[in-house]
Amino acid sequence: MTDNQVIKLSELKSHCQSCSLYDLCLPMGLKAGDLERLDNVIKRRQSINKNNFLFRIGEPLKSIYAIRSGSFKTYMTNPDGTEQIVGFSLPGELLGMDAISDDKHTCSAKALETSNVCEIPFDQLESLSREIPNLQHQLFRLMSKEIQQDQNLMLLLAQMPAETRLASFILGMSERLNKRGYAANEFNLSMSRGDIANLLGMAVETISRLLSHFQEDGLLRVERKHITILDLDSLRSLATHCSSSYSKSSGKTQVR
Amino acid sequence: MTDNQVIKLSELKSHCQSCSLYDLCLPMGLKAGDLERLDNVIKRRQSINKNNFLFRIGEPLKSIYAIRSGSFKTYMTNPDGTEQIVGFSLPGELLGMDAISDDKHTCSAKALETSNVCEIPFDQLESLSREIPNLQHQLFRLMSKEIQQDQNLMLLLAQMPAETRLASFILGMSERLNKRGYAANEFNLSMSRGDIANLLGMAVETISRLLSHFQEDGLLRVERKHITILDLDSLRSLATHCSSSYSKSSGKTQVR
DNA sequence: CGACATGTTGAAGCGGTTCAAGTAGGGTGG
DNA sequence: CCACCCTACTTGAACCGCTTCAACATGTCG
Repeated sequence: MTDNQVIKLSELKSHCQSCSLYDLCLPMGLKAGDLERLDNVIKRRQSINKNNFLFRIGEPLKSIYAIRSGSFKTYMTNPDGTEQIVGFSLPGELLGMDAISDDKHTCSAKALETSNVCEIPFDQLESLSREIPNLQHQLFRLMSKEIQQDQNLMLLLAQMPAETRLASFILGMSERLNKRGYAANEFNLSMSRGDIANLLGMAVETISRLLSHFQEDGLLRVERKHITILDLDSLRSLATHCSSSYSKSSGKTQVR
Repeated sequence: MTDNQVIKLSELKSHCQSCSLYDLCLPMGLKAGDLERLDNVIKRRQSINKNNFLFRIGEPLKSIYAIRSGSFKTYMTNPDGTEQIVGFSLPGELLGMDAISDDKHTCSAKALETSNVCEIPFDQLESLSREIPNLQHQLFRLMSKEIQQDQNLMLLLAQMPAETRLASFILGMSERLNKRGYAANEFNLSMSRGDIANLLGMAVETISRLLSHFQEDGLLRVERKHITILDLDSLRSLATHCSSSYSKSSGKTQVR
């Protein structure tokens, strides 16, 4: 190891070896030597400003991106120009894996806030992962995880009522943020109501109304983008939606 | 090559080297030698009867399965016991990749008809794909393809009206079956109306009604599970749904 | 041939959208 | 630093696409 070497903090922080996302991201489970090899392949750490693109739909696959900080939305565009968000991405997650199949991106990735990413040229990642079994396995795992996430969203979209979708979304964000060192019961959403609505297949108005209801019923405190979870259990039973008979008569959200 | 060798047809057919799905499935792009190595890893060719499981949700990941013939539905089960189908799988497609992330299956795979699969132990596939670059790449591609498919379905579920979903589903099946050597304009659906409805997030009744409408309007001929596409262009414009103003006043499906 | 699953068709009800109007932030330029 | 504007968000009311419920038809399989 090169512990005795003098390096600047900023530089230190930009290496996998010292990245706080180590156990969420691609390097998980790699030995020191392998970690360094991966680190050497990472082309550059770039900063992306809000509303700028990491990649656009149709562009050729060049690199896979690991998010260091910030967040992104990925969305497809359908023929009439409207967008469909297929996911929000947080630090430690990989972006661009949709493009491997056809060698070009099938969705666009836009920064929701100023963000930092690690760019990993895909061909180098591929050949390196042939030499490092754990890296290959981790890559498979992360792709598999994305399939799982997408399928969970499909379940929500196909058969859950609006409340369940939103409750589930909030819980999901809470858990993901918590894994990244944030408080589980209090956090900021980086995406707009419109983006949430789009992801969940609902109208913005419905999101707005439901957040108000959740607040009236003491499940959440909502201050613009800042969410505080007040009643985790009730939120969970809403998200589960075990065909619970559920009363809305009073205009209030009540779980039996 | 071993052309002059005498082998039984049944045996011949059960090897990758002579499989008609060669260019859809995992072996795509492999050289003869590598193909044989892959073939040697494939544990056994098993037959699965209708309604039997290839794997169940929660089971540990043992193998990935390549479909040789027949078809499957994969579905998740949510807390209240109802199922959510996340996809139908056809010959040449891989099943079980959802399980890599957590080492256990997150959905179940049930045969829609008597089917044959090739079982590939995942650990062997992983180590082999480290030695054969093209195999590794193909595996990445197939996983990426699944992500794409899931995201396309998410788009349908999140913002498309019922007609568009069904039209899109039928066109999708047509294309996929066509790639596998069937006629594009005439085919059998192996899944029930209920399964289609479940996948597309609709009620069975809606599927039934729409198929009737499509038939009345001369887009399709529908005889139980047998579908004949009569007006491909109209079906496509329904599937595209470019926010077309679309008249339903007469109870008939008409595209302007 | 009978029984049960699967599919079809009609009519009523509702969840969520759409339309409309108004409020509140947040950034910009004077 | 405040006035302004524009976008994001909220709230209300009418409407509608799809679901639900119900009844019936058709296949299929023991």
